[in-house]
Amino acid sequence: MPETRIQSRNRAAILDAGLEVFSRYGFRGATLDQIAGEAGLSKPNLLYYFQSKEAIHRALLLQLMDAWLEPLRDIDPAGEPLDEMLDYVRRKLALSRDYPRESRLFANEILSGAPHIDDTLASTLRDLVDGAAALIADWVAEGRLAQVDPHHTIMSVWALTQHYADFDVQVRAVLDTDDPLRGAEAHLTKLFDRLLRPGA
Amino acid sequence: MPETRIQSRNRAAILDAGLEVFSRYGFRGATLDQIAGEAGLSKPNLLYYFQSKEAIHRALLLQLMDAWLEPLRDIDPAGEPLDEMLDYVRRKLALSRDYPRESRLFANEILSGAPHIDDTLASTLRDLVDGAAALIADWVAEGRLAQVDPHHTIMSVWALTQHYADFDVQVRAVLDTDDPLRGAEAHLTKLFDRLLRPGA
DNA sequence: CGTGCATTTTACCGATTGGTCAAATCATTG
DNA sequence: CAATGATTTGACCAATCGGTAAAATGCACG
Repeated sequence: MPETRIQSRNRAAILDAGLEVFSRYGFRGATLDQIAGEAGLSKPNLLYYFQSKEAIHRALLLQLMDAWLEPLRDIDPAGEPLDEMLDYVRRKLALSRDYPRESRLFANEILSGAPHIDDTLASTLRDLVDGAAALIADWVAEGRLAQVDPHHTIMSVWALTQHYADFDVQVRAVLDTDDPLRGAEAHLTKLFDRLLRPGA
Repeated sequence: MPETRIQSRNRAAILDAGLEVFSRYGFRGATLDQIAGEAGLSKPNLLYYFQSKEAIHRALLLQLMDAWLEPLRDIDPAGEPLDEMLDYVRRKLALSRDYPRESRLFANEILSGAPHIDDTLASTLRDLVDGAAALIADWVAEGRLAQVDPHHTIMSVWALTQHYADFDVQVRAVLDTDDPLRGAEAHLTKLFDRLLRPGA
């Protein structure tokens, strides 16, 4: 039995509402009533589509992790190292701009100790990062990137790009512009260019 | 009436327990029972020392903001620009190392939209940042620092240093070392040196 | 139109939430 | 030791939590 139009519409509404609420208050701080209200459904109706509060949260985390790691996968080993790295930074920043709620959802999960994605974190993510780190290490060894610690460099990209989504309130309070992400791209490009550009 | 020994001991225990719980689950996700249990007190006894859940949270945020902005205040306008900036980075990183719970508490507050510190964020913090940014702008104009956006540079320091505290779980999952902060200091020093060191 | 299934609602459950109150206990000082 | 104020406890409250059951409603299709 395929999914009916009404099913897919309501499921989507619930996931969107869940994303809104979970990303602001974390798993424990979010309530089903809040999510139901946001989705325009009654609470029992929510639970007709998802078995539990955790099921909604799990579905959100699952669809998140994939999209979140994609920019890392898209680094081309055959490309020009510096360009590849700067493109990676820009792709990651674009994610923060276009999916700030997903970014906050992830941040909340990590802040609370990542109780729902421990295994994924230790396996999938770890493998992907190690792969990218090895690639960077090669580029460094070949003198096509400046000397850096690959793992810390990758984490710097995450930290800097996610910051603009997760700390949006603070960023706006400090920056006094309605589009903080514009200046961010120029700044981060410059930062990573100077960090990674191989010496003459 | 001065504070008795038993009062200061219990208040301290409550604040410590509150810090532990609030920093993990945010304001809404934390419960008084959890905090009471962590503090080794009964819930009514908690409320004998603090009027409400919010009062505990407010006390924590208050004592946090001051310590948190101190490194920024300690930048010496008369010092050598690059050294001052790198020292600032190291001081901020030290805060993340020594007070990870405070860092997470702050992160949780910002993630949920900073409902409890909006005014402070818009005034105190803003003024301090603007002051430091002006100083950096001067140094850049004098050619004693490389060309950077001062505001974004300050936020980069925050993003990178806080990341090691707030995303500790992820950092450890990716790095596979029991002391991630050691490598972090070397990496961040290098990163900001290359970003800020004035060209020849 | 009516039958059968998908959907939604109403009413409710026990557990937990933040918080109160009065009684009991403790500690200090005269 | 007595007494007085500081501290702690147990019993309790209304509201809200995640979740359930069953009845009511909507909808598609013969």
